[in-house]
Amino acid sequence: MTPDPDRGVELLWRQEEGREPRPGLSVARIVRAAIELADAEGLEGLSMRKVADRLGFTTMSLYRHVPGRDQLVELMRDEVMGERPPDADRPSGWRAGLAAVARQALELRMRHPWLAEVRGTRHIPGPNAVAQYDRMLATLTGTALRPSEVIAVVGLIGRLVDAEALLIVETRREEQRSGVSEQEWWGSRDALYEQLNHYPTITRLWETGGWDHPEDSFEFGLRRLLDGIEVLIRERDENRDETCPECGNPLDPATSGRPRVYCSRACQQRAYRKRQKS
Amino acid sequence: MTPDPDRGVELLWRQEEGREPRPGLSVARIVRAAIELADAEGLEGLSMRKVADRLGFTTMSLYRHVPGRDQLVELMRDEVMGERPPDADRPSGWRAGLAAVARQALELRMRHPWLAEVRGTRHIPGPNAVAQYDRMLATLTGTALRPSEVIAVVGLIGRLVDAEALLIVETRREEQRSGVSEQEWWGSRDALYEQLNHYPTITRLWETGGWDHPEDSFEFGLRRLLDGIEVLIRERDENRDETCPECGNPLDPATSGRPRVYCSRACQQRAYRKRQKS
DNA sequence: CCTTCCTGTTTATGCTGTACACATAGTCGT
DNA sequence: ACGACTATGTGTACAGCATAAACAGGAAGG
Repeated sequence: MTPDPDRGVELLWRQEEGREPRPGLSVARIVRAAIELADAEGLEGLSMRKVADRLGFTTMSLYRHVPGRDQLVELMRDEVMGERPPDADRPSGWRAGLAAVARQALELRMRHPWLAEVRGTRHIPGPNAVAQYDRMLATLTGTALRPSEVIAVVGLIGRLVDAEALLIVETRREEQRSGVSEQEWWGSRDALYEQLNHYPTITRLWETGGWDHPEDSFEFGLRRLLDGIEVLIRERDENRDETCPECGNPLDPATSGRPRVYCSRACQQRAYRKRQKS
Repeated sequence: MTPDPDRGVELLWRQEEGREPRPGLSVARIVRAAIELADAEGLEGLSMRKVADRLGFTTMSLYRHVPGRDQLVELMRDEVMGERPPDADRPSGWRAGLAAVARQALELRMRHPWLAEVRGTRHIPGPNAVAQYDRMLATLTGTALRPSEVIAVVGLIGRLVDAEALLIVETRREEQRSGVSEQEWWGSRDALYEQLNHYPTITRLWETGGWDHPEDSFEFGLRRLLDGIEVLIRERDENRDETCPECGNPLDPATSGRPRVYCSRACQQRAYRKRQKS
């Protein structure tokens, strides 16, 4: 029933070992075909049957290489995360850096719309996902944020990107599926607008043109979020002295008055060992 | 193929007309049974068969009252949005107000986990959804935000709530489905951690205890977002004079120097009419 | 009384993921 | 060289899903 997670780790972190590709099926070939299919038809349109057909094999043959559909999606996920951007532009400063990785992540989801649709918890990260995660976390080193806050910020940005990407992707697909633009569609809902008239705030915002030139949802959200993060970073910067210089955790205020330098004996020892080395 | 949207409007905004409930099926009964089912088994576990079984009718009987599964979900959505909180606590100030509605929305998604899982675009809002939306928008009246910004902020908060709720809900369900807690599960991924050692930032954050006491994801995100919104509101407050007093849109800077009061003739007339009335 | 509509049923179609038994070919140990 | 074992692909089968289409009975209205 529940698939073996360790099998997942094995598959995701498998070494290709550069052996010449043998004929027949292989994990890599299956994943590639599945990505093509999902790019074209969305995650919902991805079925084991269609993948197999595309490769010229029977459905069940796939199960010799991949445990099941869910695991296949995990493999696809990590595969596309390996598509690196030119990498030339590594902006300096946490804010520019974070904004850059967020925009890159959004672009990736525009190239592979199904990526935003993947759901579920306990995703085992593959090498490419981890590298990406490490890069995101690295944008915040040098700030006075505590470790747990760095992690929370990166998670938050990730969730924003996913939410906005999903919005865009679903709208886009629905538009091309039905042939009706979003504007046209909502514009035809006369029966609905008749009801909306009775709601004061909506009516006022409507009359003052709030829906005439909407904000760019992603850029607006990103800016607000970065502003909010900046507030926290500034706050931490001001009391930088009150955090442990080794690990960034806050110092216990109970020790104030005494010469307090590190948050714990472990950190003190770590710092001592570092000093020894250099 | 594409369901008629106007039929959706009709269903969502139907008047019950207080007639005594006749025996047999009805939209309300179907929706109630479906909500119970989805509360217990999640959105994926919601099927027309199971709903019909629960009511003691055949599967196809449902289609006499509800166009299809998707529309049923829309009806369920609006139904639960009508569950109003005690309503006693209407905090003053945009920040407390926005935080309150965000937390209420999260709580609703804790009561009805499937609500966070609903996907898709072009959701026709029913009366309860619209009332909720109007309430959210209203928390920001009085600020100097432009109309389009008010809408963007409310959308952003909504997306944050959905993302965080989905995170919680999926984790919770997976934990009770598998009987393994999140901590236990990740703790057993030794094969994975061996790989993670090679990534510098992850390793450093790990060693400094970043994952030992994680932040509360929702509260952390909400605070950052509200801080970011506050930055924008302050900015708009400072140049309040440069926006149209009637609709809040920015004034055309080309008209500066001349006596510029409103952004357009329409707004000027609107304000004039208002002065006449009072 | 006959017709028409409303409501629920029956039957059937075409998808989906995947469990299981089988076939064939290649490899390894003796 | 030969039997056993393993890797790989196939065929069949099942349970579940949404829903289309034809049909049946009863209630209501002309």
